[in-house]
Amino acid sequence: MVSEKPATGRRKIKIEKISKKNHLQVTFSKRRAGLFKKASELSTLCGADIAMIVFSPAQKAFSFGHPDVDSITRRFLSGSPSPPSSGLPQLIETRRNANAHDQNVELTRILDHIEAEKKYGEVLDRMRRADRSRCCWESPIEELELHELEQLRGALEELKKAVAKQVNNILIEPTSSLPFSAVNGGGDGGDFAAKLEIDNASSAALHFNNFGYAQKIC
Amino acid sequence: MVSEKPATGRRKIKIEKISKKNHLQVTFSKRRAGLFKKASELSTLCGADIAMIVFSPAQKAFSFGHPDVDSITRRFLSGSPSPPSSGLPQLIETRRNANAHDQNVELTRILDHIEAEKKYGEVLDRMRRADRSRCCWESPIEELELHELEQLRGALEELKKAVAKQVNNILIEPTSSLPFSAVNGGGDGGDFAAKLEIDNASSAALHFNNFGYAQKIC
DNA sequence: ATCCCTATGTATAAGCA
DNA sequence: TTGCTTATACATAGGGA
Repeated sequence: MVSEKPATGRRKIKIEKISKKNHLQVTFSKRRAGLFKKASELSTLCGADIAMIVFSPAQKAFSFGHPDVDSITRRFLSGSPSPPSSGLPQLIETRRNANAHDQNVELTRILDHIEAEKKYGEVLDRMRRADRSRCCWESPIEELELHELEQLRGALEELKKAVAKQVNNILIEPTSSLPFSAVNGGGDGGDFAAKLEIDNASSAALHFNNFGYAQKIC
Repeated sequence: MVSEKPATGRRKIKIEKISKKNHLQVTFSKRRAGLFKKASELSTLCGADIAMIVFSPAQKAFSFGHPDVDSITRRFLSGSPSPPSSGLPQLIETRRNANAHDQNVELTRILDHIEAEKKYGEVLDRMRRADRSRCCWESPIEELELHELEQLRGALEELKKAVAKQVNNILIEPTSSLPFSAVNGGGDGGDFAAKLEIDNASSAALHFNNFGYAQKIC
């Protein structure tokens, strides 16, 4: 028997150009993400600096750099002789996080966040509609129309999911008692990640608009 | 008994700088190899061009390019004028290919993340549209410290729950009241709110929509 | 393009050679 | 540093929404 594949799971593929354009794009996206993640992990784990430039099949360029492409490139250049274009504008400054470790952590977070960003774009869009004129969520919820509330809820769902994902990646480790603790405030992060279900409307006090910190930002 | 570990076999590790130098070195080697492999697969599968430069913790340089680092970097450079490298490591996306050959070849060229600009433009565009109204979520999540993230997560959790609940309430009671104003009086909420004060460093509002280049939009 | 899900294919953390 | 082995943690191909 040829034994059909009832499996919906992963299947082995041959490493050769994917013919189905459709498929190819999906694969590109997924793998690109995975690759990116791995790169950031490598830099975090080993403290290695990495610069990467990728051109998608559609010639769209993507780049990644830790700490940034420029510095890596420069260093690379200074190590070898033959810089035809050695004078690049470089406006890289030390970011607020002078701490390398923090940067690494941040990097990872950002990595995972890239997807969230997109999602967020949609969210923002929706939010704006439901928001009308006030700044953020300042306006009392009472003033929102029902459908607006629904949208808001949807937006929050997305938002939360996104954040959860990120946070989850950063502080999931239980018993965090490592050198990392310097930054990590505690270990309840993992717990949280698992419980990010929205429906648990228990007592949640919510005061969203005035978390106290939001206002000044506006 | 402390339930001994079946020991042999992969163990989960935390993504943070490896302390044991020994370990770090091994890990670096292995992961680097894996990274290149995946890169090559990606390039083969999707026909993408990739350039990559990696500095080992010992500052040893490794590079990989498909078809070669030079051409990629050049293309990258000519593609954009000046990088918006603000303070974040611009990790747009990454992908690595190796498929071919040189991996440990020291090359000379400038890698510029100008491409980030494109992405940046996109982001800006999107943000611009969704911006205007909501600004409190402005601070890039990338800038949040871990503990801030925890708070953020808490805030979101509450927020979401609250909204969900609210919507629920309204659905049941057409009489829109202002439950929220009072709800937040709870100890939980209060406490939470109080803790939400974040350092200026990262105006803790949540919001992640920019890869890091968007902070000044608001 | 992104999310979810499932069943696998793979990459790999430790150890030891 | 590179290989081999084991047992596992992760990544991801397909397919659907």
